[in-house]
Amino acid sequence: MDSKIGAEERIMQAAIAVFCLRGYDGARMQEIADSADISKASLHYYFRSKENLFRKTVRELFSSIIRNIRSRISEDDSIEEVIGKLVNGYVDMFTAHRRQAFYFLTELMKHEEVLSEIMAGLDTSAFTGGILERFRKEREAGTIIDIEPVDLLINIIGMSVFPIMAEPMLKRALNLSEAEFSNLLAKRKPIVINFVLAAVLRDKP
Amino acid sequence: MDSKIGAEERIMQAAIAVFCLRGYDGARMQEIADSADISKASLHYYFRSKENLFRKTVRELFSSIIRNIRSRISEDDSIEEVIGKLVNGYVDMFTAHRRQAFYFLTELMKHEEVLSEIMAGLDTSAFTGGILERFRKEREAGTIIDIEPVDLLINIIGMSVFPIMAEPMLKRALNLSEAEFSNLLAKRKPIVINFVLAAVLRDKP
DNA sequence: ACATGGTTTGACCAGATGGTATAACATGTT
DNA sequence: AACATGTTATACCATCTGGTCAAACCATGT
Repeated sequence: MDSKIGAEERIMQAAIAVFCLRGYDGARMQEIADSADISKASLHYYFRSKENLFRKTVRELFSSIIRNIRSRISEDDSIEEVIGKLVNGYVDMFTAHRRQAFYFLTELMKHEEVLSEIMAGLDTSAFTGGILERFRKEREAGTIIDIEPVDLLINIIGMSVFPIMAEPMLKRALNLSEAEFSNLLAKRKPIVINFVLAAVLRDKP
Repeated sequence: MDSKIGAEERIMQAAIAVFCLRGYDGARMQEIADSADISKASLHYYFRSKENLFRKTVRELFSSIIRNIRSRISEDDSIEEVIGKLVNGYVDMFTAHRRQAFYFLTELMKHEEVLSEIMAGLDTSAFTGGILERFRKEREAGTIIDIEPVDLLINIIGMSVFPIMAEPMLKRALNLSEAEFSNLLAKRKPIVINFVLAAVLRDKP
């Protein structure tokens, strides 16, 4: 651990790593302390309890992911570009933060109150609202098929994210080696984009 | 717990429930014992250790899910029917076994050796092989677009399964109530089917 | 009645774990 | 120097938890 940065931040980084790796129950305060090059007592000095540290950790992780997802989609983009950027954004983000994202879906299912608490303090519409609105307009204009915006968004995210999250299962179910599977993932972006476009566009080339 | 059935089976049911609810580390042998109306000592009498019980549990759960997924798709079905049955099958299965399926994706990520061990003793091709082969044929025949069978399968599963698994996150991100969200899920089957058909079919009506 | 073998359990243990008390250490202020 | 304040670490504690043990229980056969 980089001892130049402050202890508090070092602990946060260590805690995120350990929580993501072991889960809440599996995480040991001692391991977090060691990993932050600090004594367990100091750990409790900064963050009173494990639960408190957990909440702070989750909040930090979440907002960093949200910051990341806030897509660079502009009003001027064509619908093809919008869909392309969405797929690229979700795939990149979930690839980069795989363990952390996974951690969310799992640990926060057990501690739903924590999730609620955090989501409550966030402007959720900021990161879906714009896109849903755009889909609604395209649908009204007739450039895309008659599909509920929410369903379209879920389809896109599902196809983008699912294989990344389900990797350990899929790899074995499909009998693919590590290399074969990452090759498969690497090739998927354009495939998903074309799949979506083929499904939703009214006027095909 | 039903005390008519044998202790061993009662324990298995209790263990599955508790493991799914709390995760491996969060699960307490005492809770499993209580939930099976048996003493903790008896629990250890039947299953020597927590780890052993965990492995047996996972194996049982897995094979039951596999049994469920082994689809009723026949050679005679049209490609439309095949896709329809796939979506229906996956959605139904993951809806019914939501917690358990979730448990897999999470807990088995931490204990990959257990997953490997189990998958090794299973004929995985049985539940994907037939479908992949079918997709390959349709692709060659030109009835569907030029897409890798594996990618098509992943797309279908992703769209079907993702919203069910990501419910706690999605519900809040989209600002939907419990009722609104289950309504959304209930309506998705035909939407996904039509989406896939629109994307893959060469000759559209 | 007795023996036998599987089953069940209360009591217990060793180790781990979250958390704390206490004192030492550092740094700056008066 | 003396004091105040913030930080760090050693030693410790109460509790929990997986696991064990010896004794009791129960069914069946002889």
